[in-house]
Amino acid sequence: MVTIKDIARTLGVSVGTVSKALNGRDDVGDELRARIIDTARELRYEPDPIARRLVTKRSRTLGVFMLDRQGFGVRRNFGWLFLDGILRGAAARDYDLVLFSNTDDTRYERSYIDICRSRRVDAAIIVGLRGDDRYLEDVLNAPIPVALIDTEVSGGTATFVSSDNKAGAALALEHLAFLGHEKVATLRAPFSYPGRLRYEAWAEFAAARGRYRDDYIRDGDFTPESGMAAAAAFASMKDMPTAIFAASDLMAIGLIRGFERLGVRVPEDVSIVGFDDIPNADLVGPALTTVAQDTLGIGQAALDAVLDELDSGSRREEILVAPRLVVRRSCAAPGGAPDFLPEGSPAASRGVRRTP
Amino acid sequence: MVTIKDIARTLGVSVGTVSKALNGRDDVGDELRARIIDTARELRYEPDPIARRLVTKRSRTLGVFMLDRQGFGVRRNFGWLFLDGILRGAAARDYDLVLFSNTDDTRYERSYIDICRSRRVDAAIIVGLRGDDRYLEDVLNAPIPVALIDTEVSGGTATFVSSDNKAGAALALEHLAFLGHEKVATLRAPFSYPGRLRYEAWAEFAAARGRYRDDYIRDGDFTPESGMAAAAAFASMKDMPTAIFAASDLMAIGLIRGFERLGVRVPEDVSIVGFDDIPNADLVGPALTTVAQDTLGIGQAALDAVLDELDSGSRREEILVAPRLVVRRSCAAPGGAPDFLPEGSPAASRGVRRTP
DNA sequence: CTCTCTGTCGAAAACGTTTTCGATTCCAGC
DNA sequence: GCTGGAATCGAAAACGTTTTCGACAGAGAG
Repeated sequence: MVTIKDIARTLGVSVGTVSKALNGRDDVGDELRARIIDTARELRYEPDPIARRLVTKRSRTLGVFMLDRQGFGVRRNFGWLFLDGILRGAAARDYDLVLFSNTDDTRYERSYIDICRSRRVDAAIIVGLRGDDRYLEDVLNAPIPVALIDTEVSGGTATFVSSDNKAGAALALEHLAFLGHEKVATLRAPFSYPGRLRYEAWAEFAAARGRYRDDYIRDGDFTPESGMAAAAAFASMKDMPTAIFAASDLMAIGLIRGFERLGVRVPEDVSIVGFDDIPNADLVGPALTTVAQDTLGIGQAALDAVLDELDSGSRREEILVAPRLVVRRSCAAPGGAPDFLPEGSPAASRGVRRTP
Repeated sequence: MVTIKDIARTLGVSVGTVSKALNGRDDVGDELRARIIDTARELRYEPDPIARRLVTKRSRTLGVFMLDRQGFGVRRNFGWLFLDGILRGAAARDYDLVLFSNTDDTRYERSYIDICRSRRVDAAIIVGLRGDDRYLEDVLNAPIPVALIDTEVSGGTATFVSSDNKAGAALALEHLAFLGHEKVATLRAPFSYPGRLRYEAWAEFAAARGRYRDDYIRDGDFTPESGMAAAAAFASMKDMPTAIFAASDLMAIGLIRGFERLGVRVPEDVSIVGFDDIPNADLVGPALTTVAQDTLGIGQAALDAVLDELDSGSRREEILVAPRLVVRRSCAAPGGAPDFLPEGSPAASRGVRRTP
């Protein structure tokens, strides 16, 4: 390992000067600086990040916590996809990422912030923090910049980044309206914060059109099973809706499976639109039309938030990133052909994407 | 931040003694050691990992590279699952994980091993390395322990860890045989190494039963589209197989979608079994029966491999971890009811798992 | 010519550990 | 009483940087 001393020795200068030259300080002569840079390159010198951290007290690393909600967020959902966005952002700004997870109990007898402290990370991004987490207090009062992704809590000094749930739901509802649906129901998940927002969008949309009906509301818990149950409930109605907006893909797929079992066809008899765009949502029965969370954008936004706070000290309360409607095959005009998709959909102007 | 000096000062001893006491050296008195440990706890002292690394030259961190094969491994959310296993193993052995990805081009103008060197990580785990990677040479001659996951290359000093593909395929084929299938075809992916192994298992199985037929072999490329094409080809045969073993879930789902379009029912008319157990494979049309890769086990095995090599210097060429058959609804007895699953399946004795 | 200022460089401390080596004490054994 | 060794502790170097401060030269101003 070639150190700064080696290049100091070969040039007959002091290590301090080498350090200053390499770091672009202005108190070193142009000619000498050039020679230092040359031999540094020649010797294939790379500064030791460890030694640098020891003196600068900044580690240029940030901790990422992937919190496992008993397999809910991580295994089938897209928790990992956020990581992709974080990763790209970190690479672009030359930060390192150290990864933690709370699946192992022995290690997480300590608060996440405590772990950050002991690992000397500059900032933290936590994905999947729940409102009843036992370390919630610590997180909200953290002495370092913290960004929260895919979480249901609010308040405190952390910055929250999530999809713009109401705008996303509006995208889906506008698409259904454009297809000609008047009787659109919702399968909501009112126990969660994003679930409530998505429902509110539905309620406002329905009310604005004079189409609000209490019996077009069913409650689920984000599981496919609750979707199947809701399908049975909807199918037994005398005035069945022609379209259903589900608060999550998992429930939307549950609806599809439920209707399938009951012999009602999707999308011929009823259109279904989900929310999330979980992995392989394009492969389930009729490929799912859904509003896709911009997981990459969310991850990058979270990273930028903590790093900006680190640099400038300016903290942002909340960051909403726009989702995108991706139309596939689970929605059609009421009674129309499944492939019908008129040009000029209002959703199209906002970045609709069509995939096979 | 309370340092080792604080402890030394409050106790009136030297820092060296404190360090030795805390690290369990034997040249410090029992009574003094007890007092040191007490005040360390009292002062909430935590050793600074940065300073420690500087002197010990071991960072207790390892680099993980998630290589993106243009969205193939990563976006479908398979690669990330390995990370979960790696994470748990690292937590158990008190190592930190720094994460890299090659999605950002600017950062990866350098070899992965070069990055490890500059980041001073002790070992590396690379998931998704391709045989035509431009840094392949560097990886195979790396001066640090390296484990390769989900890769198609071999040779060199790295240790390869993957599913036992032949055993897994055998699991699926035995299950089909037990259900009563005599005419089982395969949709293979011969361009990839695991694909070839899975095919070989089919060929051996078929040959052993005198059921080998060239026209029961179709080739795909791991995409759902190739599965749909194969479905059309199989459906047009005069002597159509009653079961198909697909070399991947994506192709298996493609088969299902293709048959669905042609009006042949799964599993009533043809049984289909896949390989991988990708996320949400239980939600596609008929829930997919498949052989599940033990992603957790693979990740942990990779981690143990590099860490053991670090500790003892003993390297392992290859590690095969056993997959598991998970039976759902895409397989049935030929002409039988979809829910038929006889007791005492031979696969059951090897850890078959049944999920709704 | 002297004084001050600017530009350029080196010396040294500092960051928080670990580890080596030597010093000191104490006690057993002769 | 002296020697030898074991037990216990401290001093100091070392790891590879960054940063502060002072030294020195030269130049420009008075």
